[in-house]
Amino acid sequence: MKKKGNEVPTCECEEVHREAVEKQRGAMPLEEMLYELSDFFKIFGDSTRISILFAVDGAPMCVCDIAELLGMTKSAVSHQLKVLRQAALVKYRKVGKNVIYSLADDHVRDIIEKALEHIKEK
Amino acid sequence: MKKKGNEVPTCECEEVHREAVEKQRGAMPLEEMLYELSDFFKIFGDSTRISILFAVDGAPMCVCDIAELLGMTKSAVSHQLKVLRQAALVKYRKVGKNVIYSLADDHVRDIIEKALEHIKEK
DNA sequence: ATAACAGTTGAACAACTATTCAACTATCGG
DNA sequence: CCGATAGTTGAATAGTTGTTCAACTGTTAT
Repeated sequence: MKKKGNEVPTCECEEVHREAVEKQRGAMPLEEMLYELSDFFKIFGDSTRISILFAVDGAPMCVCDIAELLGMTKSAVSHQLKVLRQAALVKYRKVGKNVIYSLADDHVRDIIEKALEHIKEK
Repeated sequence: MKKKGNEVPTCECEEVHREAVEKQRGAMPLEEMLYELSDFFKIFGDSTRISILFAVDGAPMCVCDIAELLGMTKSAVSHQLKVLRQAALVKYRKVGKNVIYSLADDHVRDIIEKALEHIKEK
């Protein structure tokens, strides 16, 4: 979905199942929650960020280590770590000049696990 | 990640924790799988597609119904249904002129459930 | 056969996003 | 204080993606 303040184009078709549609309309989650959900998943939708999550899950690491491990610049890694921080998927602590990142909680592992199940079954 | 055939920029920093990095390098998933995972999550990373998943989870629906329910054009819905089909997240059957879409399996529900848990805890 | 409707599709456009580059802050060692 | 290193940040750029539009296929009913 592009914009949040879209005008609503109405479907010109004969509503084939009006009852079912109206019933389901009442059962739909709030728009707000749909955006939160998709924003959350968007974060996993990038292989760099997924890689970082696997990396810091294996062992807490500083930015430099992650960059070395993934073969990326510190800058690129730092930009993505910011996204992961803002989504509360990683946490960090400062140790001297280093910033050590680690996985924030176990939901992350669970979610990736489920996704792998789906992929394997295809 | 932008391109798949990236040249690998080397991190110029002193590897602060070389041992840990090398150990973790062996534990990292194949690059192929990282792409599959992120491609999979990319699909959930759009509020239109999440909406469609909720819609057809509530009740199997034709394209026209979904379009009406979400206030979108049939074309836009159809484009996104194609993405969901290709990811095996929805299945469909033809009934006369209509194409009835429904949820493909329960992983979808599980994954969204986990995501909601994470969101609520923030 | 033909009109009408359901759905799909490809091209084009606009909005978005990941990486790069350069400049910056902060910390450590001398 | 000064140089070197770790990390962050903003702007620019190149690539990606969602919606629109118009044209198309396929099915139903007259």
